[in-house]
Amino acid sequence: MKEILREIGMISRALDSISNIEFKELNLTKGQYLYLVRICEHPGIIQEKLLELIKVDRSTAARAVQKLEANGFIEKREDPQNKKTKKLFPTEKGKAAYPFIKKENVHSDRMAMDGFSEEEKEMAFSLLQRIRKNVEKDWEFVKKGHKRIY
Amino acid sequence: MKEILREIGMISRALDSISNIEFKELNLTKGQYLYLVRICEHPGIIQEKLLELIKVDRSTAARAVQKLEANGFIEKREDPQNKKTKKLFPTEKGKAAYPFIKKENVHSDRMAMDGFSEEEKEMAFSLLQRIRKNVEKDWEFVKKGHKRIY
DNA sequence: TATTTTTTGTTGCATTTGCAACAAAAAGAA
DNA sequence: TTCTTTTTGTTGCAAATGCAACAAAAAATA
Repeated sequence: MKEILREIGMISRALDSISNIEFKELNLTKGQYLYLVRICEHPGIIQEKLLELIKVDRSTAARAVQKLEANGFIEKREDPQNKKTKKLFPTEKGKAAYPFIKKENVHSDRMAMDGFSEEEKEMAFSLLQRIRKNVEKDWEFVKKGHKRIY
Repeated sequence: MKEILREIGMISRALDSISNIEFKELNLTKGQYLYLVRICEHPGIIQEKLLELIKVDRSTAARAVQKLEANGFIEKREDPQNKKTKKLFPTEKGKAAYPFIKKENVHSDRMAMDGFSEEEKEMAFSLLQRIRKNVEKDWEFVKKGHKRIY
């Protein structure tokens, strides 16, 4: 069995570590860039959907969003249709941070696939997307308190 | 540009979250399984090499190893050749935990690549290995305090 | 040899993380 | 409608995480 998990874990921790160092320049603390980009790309998204995009605990997302709001990167807007949820939008400050984050991410993607042909890049993306879809099923299952059998 | 980073981040967080929940059964707290498997597979490894395998901060590794030792999963042995480093070995308890961790990891690898042909599995592994090698260069560069240009 | 640099490891501090337990609104069922 | 379940969000812990600053041994250089 090919141990792809380990490779993925290593890549993810390394990349995340790099990003966190680089985004200190924007006064974004650990992990916050993850939330901010998604809110910029999905203006009006609610917290629950956001956490599903990122794959993080509900409480973690709640606090990351709180902090992003406190620091003026995003704002929560009431939904007249729904008293429970709040829609999340980037502020001007948040929007201003977006291009830098995006540029960094694009650079990292390029660097990560350095030496890849176009076909290999396509292949990598498509395989990873399939892996992600497989994994998110189990994630939701386990997060809901169910037990995997193996 | 294909956004493989995001896919990798999602997969990694989801999988890590699943593992942390499942390994509570072994009395392993968050992240500890990462260290324990590597020590089992590389008996005598020193902390610095361990952290490079995992891609985690030096201080994080120090404390994870301390805790693993305190809980009796591993032991540190002096190296007569070297007064600075200590070699890490699994205890009987650590060795006993290994098969369960391994089994869980194999299951997750299988699940992640569900629907993949043998060729696709090989391809995924090989592409990920190449990505990991690319990424670890930048990680070491940035961790040493250098600045990436983009 | 002596001196400088690199490697390896530790701790203080501030922060993030996530499980649990809870609350309240929304959605679904009776 | 009323009752039940699901969805969404929050907070109190306890723990992990990582940067910074430090220390000491080892390795490299003069």
